[in-house]
Amino acid sequence: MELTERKKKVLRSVVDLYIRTAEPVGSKAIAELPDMNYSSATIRNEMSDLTVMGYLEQPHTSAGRVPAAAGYRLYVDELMADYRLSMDETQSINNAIEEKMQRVDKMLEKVAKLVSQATDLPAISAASRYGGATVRRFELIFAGQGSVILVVMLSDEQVLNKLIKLPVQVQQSDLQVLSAVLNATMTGLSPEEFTPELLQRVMEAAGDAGVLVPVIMEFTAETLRGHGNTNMAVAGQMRLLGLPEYQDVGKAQKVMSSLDEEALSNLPAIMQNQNGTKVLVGPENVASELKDTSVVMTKFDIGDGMQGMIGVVGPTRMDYAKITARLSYFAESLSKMFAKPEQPQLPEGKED
Amino acid sequence: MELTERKKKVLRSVVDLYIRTAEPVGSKAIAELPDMNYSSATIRNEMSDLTVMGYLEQPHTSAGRVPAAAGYRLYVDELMADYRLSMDETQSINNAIEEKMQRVDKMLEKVAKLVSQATDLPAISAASRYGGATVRRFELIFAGQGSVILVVMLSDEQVLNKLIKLPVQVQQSDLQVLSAVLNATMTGLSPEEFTPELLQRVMEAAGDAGVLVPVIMEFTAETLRGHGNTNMAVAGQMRLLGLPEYQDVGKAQKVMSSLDEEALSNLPAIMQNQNGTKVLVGPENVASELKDTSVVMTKFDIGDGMQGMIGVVGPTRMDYAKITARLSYFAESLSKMFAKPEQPQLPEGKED
DNA sequence: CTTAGCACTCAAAGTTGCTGAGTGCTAAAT
DNA sequence: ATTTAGCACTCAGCAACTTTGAGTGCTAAG
Repeated sequence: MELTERKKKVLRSVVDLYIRTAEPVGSKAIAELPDMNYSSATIRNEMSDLTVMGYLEQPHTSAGRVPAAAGYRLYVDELMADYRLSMDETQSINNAIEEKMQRVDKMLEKVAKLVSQATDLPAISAASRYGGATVRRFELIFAGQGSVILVVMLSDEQVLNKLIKLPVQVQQSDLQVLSAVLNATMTGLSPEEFTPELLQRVMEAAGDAGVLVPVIMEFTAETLRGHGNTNMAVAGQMRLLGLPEYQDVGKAQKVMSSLDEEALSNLPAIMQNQNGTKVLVGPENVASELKDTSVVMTKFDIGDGMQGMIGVVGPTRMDYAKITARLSYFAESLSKMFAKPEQPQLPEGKED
Repeated sequence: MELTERKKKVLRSVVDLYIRTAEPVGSKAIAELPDMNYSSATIRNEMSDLTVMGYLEQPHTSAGRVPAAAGYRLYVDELMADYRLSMDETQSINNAIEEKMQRVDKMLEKVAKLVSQATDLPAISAASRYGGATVRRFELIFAGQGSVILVVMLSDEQVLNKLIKLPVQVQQSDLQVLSAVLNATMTGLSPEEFTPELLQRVMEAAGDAGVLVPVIMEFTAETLRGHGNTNMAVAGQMRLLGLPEYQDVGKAQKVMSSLDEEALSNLPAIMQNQNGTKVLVGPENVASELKDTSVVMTKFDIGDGMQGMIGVVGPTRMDYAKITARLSYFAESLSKMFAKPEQPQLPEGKED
């Protein structure tokens, strides 16, 4: 059977209406739409065809049609109308973003919350680093009675530190020697290169302050490894409860409990090699608990060797046009913000 | 009317049973309890009295009794039996806690999750600092092409850093002068003492590196202020959905949406001057959205000038004995863990 | 090819009556 | 003077039944 223009028009109308109402859509409702110049009987025939073709589904013998996954897919790919953000919407997104964001993890939490708020759906945000960082420079500061502060400067402009306490006294001069050795041997390495042999060599070269070496190496390796990882945040899971499809607490609970960082951790990975906005409709989702939900996600630029991603999880019936538009705008605004020269070093070495 | 021993016994039984079943409790059910040596009619009379006295409530003319807020209060204060933790329970709490906890905010998230898991209810955790920290020492590290790393060591053993980029070149020697000036004039001060006059004086004394002073001062003041604040985390809000009282999505949503950091921010404050475990029953809660829930909370010791707090939010019908026991044990174990010499510097200067 | 008309289906929303748990009161038993 | 058995009464919850109305598929006429 061929997918005529009229069939597409009917399908689009059905999806649009279903997105608005969450109720099965009947032929009469479609026939009464403003620019639908056919009678309900004709629509009925078309809907019947669309059902056979797999774009629509019938919950019961007699009670309207509902879009099937394939229907949503087609809708997202070619049928849906562009959604134009209103001034109000762009305004409120911009206002929300305009704050300073201090640390990556806090930033992600904030962004997830904002996206969730802007879409009234659960949202996730993630940041991952492409290419591992290496140490550019070590610095040791003598901090009195057996304490030493280790400062590590990474290749991506981040600075980290650690307070090390020792049972033994170390001389200021020993520290100078050690820091020279560290800078000579342990910079520019990936965490895999921190082998026991290296440890051995550095300790021998370091002399009296050698006791510090194992702690330093462990801290550094761990930090570098941590920096290769993806950081993510989820927010607004509870917004699902506002939707008619989750009035059944059992269902809501099942879906919501699978909306945590672990279950969604594959989403950022999917985005890695994608560009623009990606929509996963229902069963296209990996996790089986999410087979009745859709995900819309997009990338943004953080700079400093990091790639950001924001996404929204909602019922398959979500307003793809609107959500996609808002998400894209969000991503654009975030990229702009991070590109601003005033705060070039977002993931700055600050903490509390 | 007098609250006889028998009335107390009946009241306790009613609360116990209601906690278990979440269904209104009838006189017959009480009369059939193992060591209740009276007939249902007698119990009926007692229950009628307890209702008049405000300890019980009747949802409809004819359908069991339910504890009123005053009833829960009395139950918590004197009636409830001690709950003895099983080996399993202590074991699993200990296992959960035994990991290294790196940063305060991450630690709080983790603890909130663990408590929530251990009680199957939403949980909160918070850490606040008593007495503000001051700066013990400043250190400036030259980091090449117009970059300087500022390292600040606080009186509570924490170490923070910030990468500062400058449009102008600064000499290594200038940094030495500046750090001497900073250490001479800006240590041991509270954030309020960072006045414009001080800024003026330090900048004059600092010479060529004076351009750095405003940035340094702002960062320091902000950090110190941040350190006076309370940090908190909430987890497991969704667990409410498992409870019969929140099968109605509307209710669940209302309560859950008020379970965020903002709405609960007064709880840690309440604990400040309290000792041991504190229970807030229903209407005793401050937020009106929580008037049908109870809160159990307790303190624990973090060390390093910090006070921790964990709490659980649940229906007024929650199993106070069990929850209280688990929470106390949790707090005890956490205190012990933080007191362990192996990891004395928990909130260590590490970040990512 | 389109549409009006009609018989058919079925979920949702009443309607009714029953059941059972629970109460309060009274009068008998202890 | 308590305690308890007995009884009439109340009321939520459930199940069976009916009604309603939205929706369908098919057919025959436009």
